[in-house]
Amino acid sequence: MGVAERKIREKERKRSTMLDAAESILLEKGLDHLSMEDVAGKAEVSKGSLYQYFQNKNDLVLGICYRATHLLNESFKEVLESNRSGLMLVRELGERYLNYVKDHPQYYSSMKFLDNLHSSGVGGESDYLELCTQNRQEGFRLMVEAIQRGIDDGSIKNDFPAEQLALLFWSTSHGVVTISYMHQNYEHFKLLERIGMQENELFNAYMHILGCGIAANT
Amino acid sequence: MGVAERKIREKERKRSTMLDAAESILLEKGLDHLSMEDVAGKAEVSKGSLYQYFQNKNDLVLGICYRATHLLNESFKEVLESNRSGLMLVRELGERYLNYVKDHPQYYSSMKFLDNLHSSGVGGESDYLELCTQNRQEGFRLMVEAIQRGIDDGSIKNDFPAEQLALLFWSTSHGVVTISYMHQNYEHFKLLERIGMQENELFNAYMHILGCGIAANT
DNA sequence: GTCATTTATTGACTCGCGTTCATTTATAGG
DNA sequence: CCTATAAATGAACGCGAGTCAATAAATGAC
Repeated sequence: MGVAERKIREKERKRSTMLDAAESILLEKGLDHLSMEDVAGKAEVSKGSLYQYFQNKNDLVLGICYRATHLLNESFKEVLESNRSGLMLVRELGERYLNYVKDHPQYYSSMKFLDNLHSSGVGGESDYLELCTQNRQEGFRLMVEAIQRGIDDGSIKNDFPAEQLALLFWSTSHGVVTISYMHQNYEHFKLLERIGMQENELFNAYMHILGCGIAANT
Repeated sequence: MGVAERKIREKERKRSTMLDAAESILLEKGLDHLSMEDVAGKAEVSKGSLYQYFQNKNDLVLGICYRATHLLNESFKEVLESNRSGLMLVRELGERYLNYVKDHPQYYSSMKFLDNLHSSGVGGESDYLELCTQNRQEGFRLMVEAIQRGIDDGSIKNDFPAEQLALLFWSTSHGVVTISYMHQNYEHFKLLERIGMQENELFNAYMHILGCGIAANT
């Protein structure tokens, strides 16, 4: 009988509705002003119902983060389907990351939330935590793969193992993307304006410098 | 009469005591578990008294952040007193930044707090906000100066204006430092271990790559 | 269709914490 | 001393996360 399965599907659908609501509030109000009551209201359920689908507020936000990391990984996978040089793939990954943050600021802030969680012992019990971490690891693996391909095809020099270069690329692009995010979403952050720099200039300069550092001399 | 001045000194001393208390709690419990009651307790005053010296919790944390940014700037200024090549100064700034985060994680988390504040409209009224922002701008200027010196003395190539390179250096080192911070302070963040990388290796690789990108060809 | 049982939903309640304020206490000047 | 001003206090408030006993809905047996 398909009753049990239908129930599971139904439950998943409701959970998804709640995540949609949470996402839209995250987008318009930001993490600080995301309240469970607002989410319940927007999802047209009671506050108590939320807690049937999510263990707590962290779990809810990590539910969004799960979507976020998954989407980013899908985008990265698309890049790796191309057969361009590894160096070009790396550049494309960076570009995707930047655009991703621009297009989905609510996803980016949920990922920041994940980063901050690892501190306070644990995230106060959330099943999504492990899933998010796995997704992040997969994202990292995709970066490693791009770089490894670059080393193999000779477009990236092999001064460092692929994993180390990937971590470096991860860290630095994280920093650049953060600045870019602040520029776009924080009213009072006008550093780029002050030095008369366009946003894509920042990215291009980053890629230029990085390129000088990792590209094989041809 | 020196009564008025003594009162001002006295007030500043108390404020400082409260900040000390807040700092130590921030260090041992982290931002999430920093409560005004705890701070009041540790500073041996009532909760209400805190609000005579700080406008609200944000203001208190930004008070710490003011110390944090000031200390970092002092460290940077020390570097600039040397007359080594600009490129070496930049490297030294990066190293200082990294060690700073290692030695004063509570300061670093207060700076993260400042970064996150700029979102929610404003930081909910805090006189320290402006001061912190000014300090950050001064820190940036110090980076610009190091790079400009490098361009002038020929150790850094002049593909980009100093401000743009500084922003790039700022962003990327921010990213690297963040990873480093997570590695040290977050129990479950074991990315470095997983790929068998030492922390100083990450920094050295960063500087190597960056060096290739910005050093003048000699 | 009816009923018993399991499952889902609800909103009033608790609780912690940031913030306020009327009251009390300390200090300064005359 | 006495009055006026400033500082300190902790009870009280509001808001939002999380809980739970009561209620409603769905399911399966007959």
